[in-house]
Amino acid sequence: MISKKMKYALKALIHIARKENCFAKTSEIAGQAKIPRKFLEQILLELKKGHILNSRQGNEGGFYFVQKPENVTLADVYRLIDGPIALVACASKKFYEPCQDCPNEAECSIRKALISVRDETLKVLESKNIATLSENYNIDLATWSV
Amino acid sequence: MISKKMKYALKALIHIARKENCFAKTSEIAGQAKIPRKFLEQILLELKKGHILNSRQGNEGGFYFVQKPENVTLADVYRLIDGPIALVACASKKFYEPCQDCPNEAECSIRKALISVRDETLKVLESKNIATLSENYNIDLATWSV
DNA sequence: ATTAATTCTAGTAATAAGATAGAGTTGATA
DNA sequence: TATCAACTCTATCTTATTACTAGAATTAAT
Repeated sequence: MISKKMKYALKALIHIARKENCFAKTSEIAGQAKIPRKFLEQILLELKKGHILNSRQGNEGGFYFVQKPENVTLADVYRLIDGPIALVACASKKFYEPCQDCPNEAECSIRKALISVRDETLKVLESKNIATLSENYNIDLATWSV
Repeated sequence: MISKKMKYALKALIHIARKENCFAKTSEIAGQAKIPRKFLEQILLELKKGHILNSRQGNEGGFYFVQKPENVTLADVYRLIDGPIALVACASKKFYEPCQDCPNEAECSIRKALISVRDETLKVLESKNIATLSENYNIDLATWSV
C-alpha cells in the first residue's frame, strides 16, 4: 500500500505538470489539493533532492519540473518516496541487500517468485508517467483522494 | 515490503509442510526456524483462524494443514498476514474501499494503473504455493532469512 | 527595506510492527 | 485421576515508522 506521502507527491506533481511555464507555490498546491502545507514543503524538497523538481527561492519563487513530466515515471516517484518496489530487499534492483545468513540466494524459490512480482510491477509502473497521468486525469485534484 | 510476521509465517508453513502426517509443535518450529516463540504462537493462531492450519491441543498436540499445502498460495498467506495486495484500497479485490470524495473512480488513471499492478502481482503470487516452495527449497530453515 | 517565497532542522503525535507475559484450557498418559 | 506439555486467549509493552507541526534562516523580486 502506498503512503499518504506518495499520494500527496502525486497530487502535487500533477498540479505542477498542469501549470506549464510558471512556478508553482507550495501554499497554492496545498490549498487546491488539500495537503497539509508544512508536510507538503518537505515532500517538494524531497522531489527536488530526487532531481524531479527544481525551485526558485524568494518572492515569486516556486517549484517546477527539471525533467519533462513525461520522463518521470510512477516507478521513479515510488522509489523516491516509498522506497523499494520489490517485496524483499534481496529481490530489489535499486535497494538490493542480501538476506542475513542466506546460504544460497541464487536457488531461493521465494526470491525467484518475488523477482517475478517485481518485474511485472515495474513493467506497469515504468509505463506510466506524470504527463499521461495529468492528461488523462479529468478529476479535480481537490476532491481526489487515493 | 513484506513484514517479518509474513516471513515467519512462510518459514513456519514450510516447516509444517515438510513434516507430513504428524503434529508440529510451536516450540520445535520456533527453535529450528529461529522465530520468537510467543510471537510465533500468535502467527500460528492467525493461520488457524484463516483456515490454513488446524491444531490439536494437549500433550502431543500441535499444528497441521487443513488444506493441502499445494492449495495454499503465496497470495493466500499474504492477504491473511499482510493484508491487501493492491497498492491502493480502491484497486483491491478482497479489501476494496472507495476513495473518500473520489468523483469518478471508473476514469481514474492512477487506479487503472494500480489495478494492472495488482493483476500482474496476483498472477505470480497465486501461481506459487507452499508445496512447491518447500520442495524447491533446499535451504535450511534455520539459516534462511528473507 | 520589505515582503513572500523556499530551506533546514528539530520536534511531536498517532499508528503500526514486533515482541513478551501470564493465566486458562485441553487431552494424552502414567 | 493427577500431571504435564501442548495450544488458547487477551493484555501489555517496546520500538519504529508515518504523519504532521514549528520556527528560524535564507533568498530574491519589488
